[in-house]
Amino acid sequence: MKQRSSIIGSVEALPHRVASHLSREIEGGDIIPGARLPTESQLADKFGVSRNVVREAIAQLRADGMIEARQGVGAFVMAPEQRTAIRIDREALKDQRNMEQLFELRSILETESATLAAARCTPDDLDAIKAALDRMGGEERWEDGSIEADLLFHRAIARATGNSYIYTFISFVCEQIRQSIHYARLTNPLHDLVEVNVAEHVRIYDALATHDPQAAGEAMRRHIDGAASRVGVELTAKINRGK
Amino acid sequence: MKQRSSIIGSVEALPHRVASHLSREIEGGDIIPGARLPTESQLADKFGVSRNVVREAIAQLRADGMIEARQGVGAFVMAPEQRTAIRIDREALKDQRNMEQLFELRSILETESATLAAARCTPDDLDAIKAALDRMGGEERWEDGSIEADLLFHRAIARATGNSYIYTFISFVCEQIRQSIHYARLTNPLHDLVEVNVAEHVRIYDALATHDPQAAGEAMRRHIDGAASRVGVELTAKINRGK
DNA sequence: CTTGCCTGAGTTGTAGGATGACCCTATGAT
DNA sequence: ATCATAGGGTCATCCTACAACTCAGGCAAG
Repeated sequence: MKQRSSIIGSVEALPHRVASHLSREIEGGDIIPGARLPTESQLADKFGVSRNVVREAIAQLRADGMIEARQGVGAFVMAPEQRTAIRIDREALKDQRNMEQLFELRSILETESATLAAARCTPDDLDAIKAALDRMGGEERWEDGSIEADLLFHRAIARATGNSYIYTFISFVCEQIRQSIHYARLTNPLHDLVEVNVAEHVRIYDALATHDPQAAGEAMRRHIDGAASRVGVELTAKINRGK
Repeated sequence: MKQRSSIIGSVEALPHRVASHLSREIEGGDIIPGARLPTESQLADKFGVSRNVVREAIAQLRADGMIEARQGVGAFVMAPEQRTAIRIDREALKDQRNMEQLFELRSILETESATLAAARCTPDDLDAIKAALDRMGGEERWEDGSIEADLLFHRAIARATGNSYIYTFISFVCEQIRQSIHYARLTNPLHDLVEVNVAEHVRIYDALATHDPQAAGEAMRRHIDGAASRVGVELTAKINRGK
């Protein structure tokens, strides 16, 4: 293949690199919302790639709602508030401050999730939650599998709310946190003492089983806050809690 | 252009249609996680489009983390829980049940948002919130602009929490609801009585200005519940509220 | 038999060019 | 002044060709 000179980094596939580059330009404010992007041909020249690659990059950005393309006119960048998708940048999660914020959001969602689940969960839901709990306390203890079981536990509760959006959002947030921790462990092997506190989970389960919304919410809140501090995140300024 | 026979619907652009079709097949369980997709050529034949279109479709799905492609091997579908993005299908929001769930999620997020904002907001934050409030009560009343001002109001509060994820999630949820209402109004012109209740907003603002977290949270909760019922959504089973 | 290399088929990644569909504007006729 | 039309610019789609990569199977040396 003809060797082309590229102005961007390495490793990742070309469309992804172009998309990231454009994304950064937009996030950084180099291109203001409403403005038109250069034409596909111009971008292809600029990045030293084929127009096909540019189109795939734009396809990704468009899927995020970051860009809207109008045939015969051009591609325009959208205001960040009207994105049709939520994506969390993996890089951003390496920042401890972002982890704090993510845990705070998780605390909010999960607390209410437990509260709703306590009021609405069916016997089947309880079975699923119990199953995850058993996996956690079983032989998979301290293993990687226990983290999976932990995720399963929280997802099962979210499912029991009967609200698919709550389930989606919680799954998403938890997964981001999990991957972030996983990454941190790779770079710093000492980190694998993120033990799962089984007792806390049992307390949550008991509250759910007895259909006690308030107790479930409070147990969950304590659990999330504890989990946060266990990975080095302190949820500060917890007003309005324990009201 | 050569006329090709397509097995899929109409209107939207080809790559988006292909992506939606594949997405539905994956969500529906026709293709289990871990399995390999047909080759790009096969998909191109199947859908009656060029391989290029298939590639753009896959680029979208890959951006969502729904699919992972490995050069020389194939494309594989990922487990739904480890998506790197959240997207809400516009079609799904036409279902009233989904709107209920979305409003329930919004109620949770916004209530806590107001609570946190009351404790953390700076004078600058209050100014921004006040500005949105003024726009609402001003001449833009009953107009489309008042809805924009309403969004501005809620986003300003979310920003005052100092938590960028809370801001992102609330912006996202609000925008989904706004667009859904906008769409409903197009199909049913009688719907434009979604008046903005200024008094409720003032009450929220006052609570924020006096840094009263509990009052802010409660005012916001009432406001969201009221807004929900105004567009025909009843938030049922509101346990754990007013505790 | 085992090991290692090599080759070839299959698949995704990229390039580049051609054409259709669409939007906007300027030009010119009415 | 108004409207129809032509032209150029842009995205949408298609096509073909080739590069890069993976994997499995053949094959020869040990």
